[in-house]
Amino acid sequence: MNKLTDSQIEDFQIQLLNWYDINKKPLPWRKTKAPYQIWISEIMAQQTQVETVIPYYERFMTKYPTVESLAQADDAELLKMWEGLGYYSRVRNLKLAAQQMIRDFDGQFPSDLTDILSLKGIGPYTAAAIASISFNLAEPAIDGNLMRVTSRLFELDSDISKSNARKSFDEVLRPLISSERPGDFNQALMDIGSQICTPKIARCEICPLNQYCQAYKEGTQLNFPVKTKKIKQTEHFFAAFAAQNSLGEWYLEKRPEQGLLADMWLFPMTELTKAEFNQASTDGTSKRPKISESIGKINFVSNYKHVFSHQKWNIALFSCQIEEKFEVSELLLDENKKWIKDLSQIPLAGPQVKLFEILNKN
DNA sequence: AAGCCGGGGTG
DNA sequence: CACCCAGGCTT
Repeated sequence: MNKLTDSQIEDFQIQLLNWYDINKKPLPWRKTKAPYQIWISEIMAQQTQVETVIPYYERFMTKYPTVESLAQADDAELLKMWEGLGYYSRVRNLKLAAQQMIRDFDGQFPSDLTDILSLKGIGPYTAAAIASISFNLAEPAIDGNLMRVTSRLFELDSDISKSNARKSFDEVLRPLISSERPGDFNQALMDIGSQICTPKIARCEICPLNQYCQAYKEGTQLNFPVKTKKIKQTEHFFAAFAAQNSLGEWYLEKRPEQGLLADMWLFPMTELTKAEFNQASTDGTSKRPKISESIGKINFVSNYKHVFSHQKWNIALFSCQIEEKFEVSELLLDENKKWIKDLSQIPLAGPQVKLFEILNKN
């Protein structure tokens, strides 16, 4: 938490703003405080790299220099101006907000925070950014950059993937923000976040705030910000082959000694493409594990989906009752491939337990 | 609270 | 390739 004294807060602001005055990025929208310009730049910069934004901003300002011109813009021309920027609802909302200003605010950009927030496409971050830069309101503009920097400064462990995290960051930043230069304060922290305090590297030696940084002191920079939101899973497709011989033994393979489910046992599986998997689960004509090729008729049983923290396995399960005429010795056997009867003695991979349950039900 | 929306940069 | 974004709207 922020336990800085008043004089420390004052010095914090001085260090930060002095650094900004020397090192700030020379961006076209930093030559003005006009709310219309700041607004357009902030909307463009949402989820978009600044370098990408610059040429779009210049062209947009030439074509739509005022609220009126934007409010009357041709939809197709407007969308064309946004082409390649992504998140195209942003530009639709720009026009709607401009029309709101014509209708509700006498064609002017509103200066009250609540009014700014009422505009289409403007949420808490953008409202605070415009309010602080254009109207000198001491509102912390809390975006991903500020959350990263602030979480490291104070080892603030609020989970930024939760929507209520904003509140705890606001509580820390509000007493800290410069009331004289709130816009520069916000932009300075953003620049530090993009140039110094980046997601995977913290260049603390050159950071003007390092004397105030708790994570720097503790060496925990990369533990912050805390984000629990699940990483997107990668999806995999397999054909699994369940073979049981006349002795009631199952044919299992041991996984590699490193990685996922290391050293655990599983039916032989081959990885399929999504298309092959879909084929397998409709008519059973799948690529199958090598072992299955020479031992007779096999049957498609069912599909099973297993979810790991970061992988999703789609398994098409096939079964085969080994005929007695096939000698066990014909199968490829070694330390990692065995016929096994006593399943209680070997570690079974998680998906394997489920596959046995499926077989028992059928 | 979670899903959705685009594209580019980075390690 | 996986992750990271100068977020906000919809459901």
